[in-house]
Amino acid sequence: MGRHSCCYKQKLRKGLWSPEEDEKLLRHITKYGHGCWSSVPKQAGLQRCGKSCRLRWINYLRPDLKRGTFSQEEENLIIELHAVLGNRWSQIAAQLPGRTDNEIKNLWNSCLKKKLRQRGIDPVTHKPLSEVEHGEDKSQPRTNSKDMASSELNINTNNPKPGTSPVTPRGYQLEMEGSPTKTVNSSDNNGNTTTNLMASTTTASKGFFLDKFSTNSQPSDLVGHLPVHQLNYASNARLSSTSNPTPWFTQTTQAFDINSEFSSAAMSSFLPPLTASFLSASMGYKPSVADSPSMASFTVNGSRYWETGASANNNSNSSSNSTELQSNSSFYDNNSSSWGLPDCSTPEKEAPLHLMESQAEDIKWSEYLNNPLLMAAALQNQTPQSLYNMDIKSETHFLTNNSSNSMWTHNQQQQQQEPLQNPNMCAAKDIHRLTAAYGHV
DNA sequence: AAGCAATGCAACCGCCCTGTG
DNA sequence: TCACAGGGCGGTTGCATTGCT
Repeated sequence: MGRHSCCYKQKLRKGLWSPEEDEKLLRHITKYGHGCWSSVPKQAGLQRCGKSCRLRWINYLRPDLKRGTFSQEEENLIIELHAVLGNRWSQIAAQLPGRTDNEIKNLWNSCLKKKLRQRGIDPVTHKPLSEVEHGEDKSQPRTNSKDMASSELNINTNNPKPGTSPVTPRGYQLEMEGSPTKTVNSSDNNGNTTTNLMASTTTASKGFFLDKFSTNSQPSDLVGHLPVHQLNYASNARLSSTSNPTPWFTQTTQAFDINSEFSSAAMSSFLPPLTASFLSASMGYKPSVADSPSMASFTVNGSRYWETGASANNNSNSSSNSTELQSNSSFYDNNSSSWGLPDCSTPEKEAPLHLMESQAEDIKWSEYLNNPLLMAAALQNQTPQSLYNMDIKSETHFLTNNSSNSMWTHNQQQQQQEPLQNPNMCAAKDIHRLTAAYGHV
C-alpha cells in the first residue's frame, strides 16, 4: 500500500510538464489510448510515472475539458453539491461536465469557501456561521476524507442519535433492502423539517447511502425522492470502471462533446432543475424569499443561498420517462469513463481519426504558439483565430456552429451504424432527456 | 522599480479500493 | 484467502502570477 512501485524508480521527472512531454502524451493517448497507465510513460517515451501521466491527462490534456472561469451556475452547483456530497470532489466534478475534480477542489479552497464565509455560511457544515460557532459542530473534527464525506452527508446534525443512521441528504427517504428503515421527521433550529433515515445499523445505512448515492442503482432502490441517477448523470469514473466496466469504444450512445455541449447555454438550459429549484423540489430545500428581488434564494438547514438569474424556473420539459432516465444515466456513465484502451497489450489499435481532429481545439492557445506541430495540425482544420475564439468566446458557440471538429466520439462503430446526426442534435436530445428526467422529479 | 504578500493552479503524496493471480 | 499491482481519490505542497505597498 502506499506509493506505487513506479514511484520508487529513479530518474523519473517530476514537476511541471514541458510542452514536449505534453505532446508525447497527447500523441500517444490519441493514437493508442492510455491502456494501463503504468505502461504509458514507457510507450510514450516519457520519463514520468504512470500516475503522473494519468493526472496530466485527466486534469489538463483531456480534450473534453472546459476551459475558462467557472460560471455562476457552476459555482452555485458546486456549493449545492458540496452541501450534499462534502469533499467528494470527483463526484461533484461528475456533475460538472468538462471540469475536473482538481479544478473544483481548487476553486472551492481558494474562492468558494471565502464566498460562503462572507455570506455568513460555514463552508464545512453549510450552516450559518453563528450557529456553528455556538454550536457543537466544532466538536466533530474531520479526520479524513471518508469521515468528512460522511459527516457532510449528515446534513442535519441536530439529530445525531447514537445508533441512528446519518441523515439522508436533504431529508430523502430511502428504502433499503434487507435493512428496515423508517423515516423520522425532525426540525432544526430554524424550524426546517427534515426527514431522517432510521436504519437498523449505523454502518449499514451509511454504507448504503454512500452506495446508493454513488452507484447506478435502479430507480426502485429509492423511494422517489433521491434522484441518484440524475445527480450522477455524469460518470464517476471509479465507479464506472468497477461496477459498470466500460469497454473502450463500446459505448452505445451518441457522440457527445462535453466541452461544447455543456456550454454555458446548455448548462443554463438543463442545470437549473439541478440547482436551487431542483434541489428544492427534489431534495427538500426550502425556498425562501430572497433579500434581493433579483435573486432567488433557498435555505439549507437554515443557511440561505442565493442564485443569480432567473434560471430556476425553466423546467418546462417535464415529459417524464423513467426508462429514459436509466438510459440517460448509463449514457453519461459511459460517456466520460475512459479515453483509453482497456488493454495495454494492444497499442496497435488505432484511435478514431476525429480524436486527432478534436484534440486540437481543446489545447490551450498558448500551446499552439509553443508547439509548431500542434499548430500545424490545428491549421489543417481551423485558423488560429478561430481556435482562439473558440477558447475564449462563450462556449455557446459550439452549440450552434460546431458540428464536426469538437466531437469526441467514443464509439466510431456506433457512428457508422447511426450516422450521425448532427452532434448538436445529439446534445440537444440528451439535454432534453436530462430536462425530462429532472422534470420527472 | 523592488519587495512582499496573497492568490491560483498544477502536480505530488499517501491512502484506499478493486481486480487478479 | 491472501498478496500484490494498478487505478483513483482527497489533501497538501510548491511554484508562478498578480496585486499591493
